[in-house]
Amino acid sequence: MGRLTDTRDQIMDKAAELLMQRGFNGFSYRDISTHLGVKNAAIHYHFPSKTDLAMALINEYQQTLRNQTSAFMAYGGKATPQMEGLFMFTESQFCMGRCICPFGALSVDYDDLPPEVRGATERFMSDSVKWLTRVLEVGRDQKEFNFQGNPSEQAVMILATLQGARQMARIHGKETLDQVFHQIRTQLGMRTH
Amino acid sequence: MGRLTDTRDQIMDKAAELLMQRGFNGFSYRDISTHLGVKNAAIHYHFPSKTDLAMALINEYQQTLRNQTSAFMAYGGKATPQMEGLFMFTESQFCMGRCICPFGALSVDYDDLPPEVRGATERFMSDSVKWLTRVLEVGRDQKEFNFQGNPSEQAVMILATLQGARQMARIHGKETLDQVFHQIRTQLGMRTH
DNA sequence: TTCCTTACTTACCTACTAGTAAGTATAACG
DNA sequence: CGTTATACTTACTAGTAGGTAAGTAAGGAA
Repeated sequence: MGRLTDTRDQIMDKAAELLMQRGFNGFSYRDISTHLGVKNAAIHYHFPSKTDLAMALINEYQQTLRNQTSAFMAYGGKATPQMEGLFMFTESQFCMGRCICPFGALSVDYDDLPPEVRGATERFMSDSVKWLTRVLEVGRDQKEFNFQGNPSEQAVMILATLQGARQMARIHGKETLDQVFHQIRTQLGMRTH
Repeated sequence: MGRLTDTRDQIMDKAAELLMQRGFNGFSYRDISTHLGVKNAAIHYHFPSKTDLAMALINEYQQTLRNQTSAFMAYGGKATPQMEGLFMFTESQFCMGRCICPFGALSVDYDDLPPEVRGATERFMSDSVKWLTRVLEVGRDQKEFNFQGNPSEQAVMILATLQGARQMARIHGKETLDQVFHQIRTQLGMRTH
């Protein structure tokens, strides 16, 4: 037998990929089980219901976000690498299987999502907005950015833009993503080299 | 018997609503038929496959877009009402059942959409970008708008932003939408009264 | 009056969905 | 050595998905 969490991790990896590629209603336990070469019930062993799977995925995203941003949130630092990191992350996710934002995918099915999943989604979004707001505030204070309006509104807008852009890029290709990055940089007064 | 297209129209209305509320994989023929009080096969009579239904919906959107924008595209005019019209349309759609952009919904399921539907989606998006690019060009020329960068990149960005914002508004409420409208107006140098 | 078209219904099909109950091989624990 | 927990498999369920074939009631045209 493999280590404690080997299969479980593989399930989550594949589920994350499928969520981003086909949406929450667009994949089934069978898609995962056939890919891993196990039976359907093996998935149910690790994640009794699809809700449990969704919760595990969202919690993992939340953890990743915290790990990636905690240093900046605690001690501050240069804002530009934070922003460029977001662009790079977005781009790499898209290039790896034309993946859209998992929360974009979840928002489509939002109305028939169980309440706990909605709550977790809401919390993730709040954290994202808080982080980006801070990045924008710090960046403006340090003269790295130069934009008009409220940092928190600007943060909401940028996150919405990236979520939409990843979806549009599926239809119109990666250029869409590059155009949007370029335009955000322009609007923030970042060097576009 | 009703008129030629009465049931057909009702099917398309309900399908459009369901597409925007639950995504393309999130509703079934049964959802439509029970709502209309007809049998499942009646839907198949009008739209043999779900692909046919999707095509009909997209073609309808395309037609509506053309009707709404043809005058401006042909003769020009004030850009501000065009922009505000887009905001109002977005808002009214959201308020009517927390509807997200149908093309956002379709983009999630894009990978298992039949080629003809993908083509139609692509064409709709292109038309939207062309229209908004023109609005931005005209608006800048007429000093209604004042923004940096390329009008077509800015158009892509605004459409991506609105698509993302409609989805985020589902999770974080209508304020998200208002914040994004306000921020777009700010960035375009529009009067925010 | 007969025939054809329109707009359905009834009855069915296969495939797939999430989910469950019971059994089994393996490894670790005491 | 026996017990217990882990990590599954086998075999199943009820419900739903999109889709089809055949029948039918009503209206219009010849």
